[in-house]
Amino acid sequence: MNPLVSDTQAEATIYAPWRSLGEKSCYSEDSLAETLDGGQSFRWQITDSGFWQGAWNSFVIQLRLKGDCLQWRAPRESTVPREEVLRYLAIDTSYEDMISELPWRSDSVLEEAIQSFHGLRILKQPLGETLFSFLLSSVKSIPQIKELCLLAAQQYGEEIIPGVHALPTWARLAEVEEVDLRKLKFGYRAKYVSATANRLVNEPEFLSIVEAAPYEEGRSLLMELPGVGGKVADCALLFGAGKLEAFPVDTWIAKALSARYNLNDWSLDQLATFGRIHFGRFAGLAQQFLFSFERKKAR
DNA sequence: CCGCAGCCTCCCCT
DNA sequence: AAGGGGAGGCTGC
Repeated sequence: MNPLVSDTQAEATIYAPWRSLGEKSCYSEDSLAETLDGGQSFRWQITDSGFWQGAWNSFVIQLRLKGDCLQWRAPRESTVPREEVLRYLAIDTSYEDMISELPWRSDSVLEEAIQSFHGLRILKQPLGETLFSFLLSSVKSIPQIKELCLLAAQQYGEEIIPGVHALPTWARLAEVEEVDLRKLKFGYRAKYVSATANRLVNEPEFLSIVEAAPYEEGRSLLMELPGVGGKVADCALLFGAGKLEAFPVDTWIAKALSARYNLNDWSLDQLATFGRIHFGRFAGLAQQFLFSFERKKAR
């Protein structure tokens, strides 16, 4: 039924044995789920056997939590370097040091959010893929964005292993007519994707320039792209370029800041600036805690 | 500089 | 049962 999910028997033969990614991942089932499937990435889901399965670039892996130990495995036929996995999951960075630098000691709202999602991390996804998925995100819920990504992958993405497709490259997307993207339920976002694809193909260095640039400069560059405003740019920079100071302000964060920090009638831009100043160098991580916490309370 | 409707489509609500 | 309102925004007026 679901193309990303294989049955239990097939899994055993297709996949290499489980390997550890480290005893001290700090993850709980909750914070792992929130990291993989809480709005940073739209490419993870639970298999029949209860593992997480996800894909980026041409990599497919599965993850599971065995006690405190995060484990991973990849299809036998594919080559997935361990370093790639560590980098994507941001396990190589000093997590506790970042937490320590957040102002939770003087901010009880943040403190409570961190406690309830300890282990939550910011992923380091490929920038191009991150930009693509957030171009589709406007006025869409997470399940809807996941479906759009899946449709695009199945239609225009390379098949990595049987049944699992990579997201389409920007080069491929540039070849696709806007009307065909609309057929994939993209709606008015089809125009953004087509126009952005054309620009990126004409300027092949664009995304690597963005990634190498300081935060503010990268943000301005991304916002030159059609369909990319402040929020989408910040999401791409935070989840796809390792710019941890980016502070995306969506409706959830706006609601949280307004209610909990008493910032009524502030514009989205003002809230983003407040977030970067108040939460500091790792504002984006604080944002993710607040975002997850706010959504949890709504459930 | 600010505020606002319109944009595709799906889903939930009455 | 048909129709309105809103959903992790951006653009142009």
